Amino acid sequence: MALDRKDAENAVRGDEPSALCPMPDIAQLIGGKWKLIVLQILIFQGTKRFNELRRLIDGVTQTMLTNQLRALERDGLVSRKIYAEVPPRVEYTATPRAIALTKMFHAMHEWWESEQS
Amino acid sequence: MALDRKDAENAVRGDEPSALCPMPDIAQLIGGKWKLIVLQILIFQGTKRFNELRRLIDGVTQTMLTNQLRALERDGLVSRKIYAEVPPRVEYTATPRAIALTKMFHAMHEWWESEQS
DNA sequence: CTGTATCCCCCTCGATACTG
DNA sequence: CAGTATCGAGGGGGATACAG
Repeated sequence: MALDRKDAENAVRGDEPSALCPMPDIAQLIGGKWKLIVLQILIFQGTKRFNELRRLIDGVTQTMLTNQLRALERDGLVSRKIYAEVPPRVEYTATPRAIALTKMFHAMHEWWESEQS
Repeated sequence: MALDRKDAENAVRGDEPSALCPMPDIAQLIGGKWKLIVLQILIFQGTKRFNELRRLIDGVTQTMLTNQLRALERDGLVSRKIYAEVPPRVEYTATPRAIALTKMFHAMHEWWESEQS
């Protein structure tokens, strides 16, 4: 969480065969406390409004949900669409970049399920 | 990181089709700053000694490496074998439970690679 | 070589109040 | 409804010294 780019690239030395990627960089993208939950919802349940997300995610505060959504937006994982209405409406959607994480979520899910046995 | 079991189970309400698992629980297991890096190495490069890991992981301190290894051991993701020698030798190995994470690492890796284009 | 024991900083996260 | 601003606590993580 506190490593910069350079550290990240050196974090695992060598060019071994498979699955070696800079974890600190990945943590930067999806390592926040609520990011994976938000992505999970937007990927598998589709577009949601701000308060919908707030209700779906137990325990999250307005501040943190905003923070995490802003970070995800900056990193191109979530897109934000504002409707000029009264009352205001803002919708959040998983970008293709985020949807590409689907396999990872499934792998994670399978792992988790297999553990519960 | 600070959510207990109950929070985790309620974090995502509903029983939607796929890939919904309690992220806080997972974060508890593999969410430490160095855990994914350690697991990556032990899974894909096999058993390592303490100082081998220390050298392979750039920037990690003795204290933190010990902490993360202890946590991984408690959670059954890493096994620790001590050889009664002088000088002492301790080897760390990924358990089957950790090896089951291989698919997730690959998915993560593929995602990362596809992003670099 | 492989750890433990302290001390402490910083950064994340949470609570609260206020706004368009 | 969907935010922003501010303040503060807590704990994960780092540095250092010491030990078996």
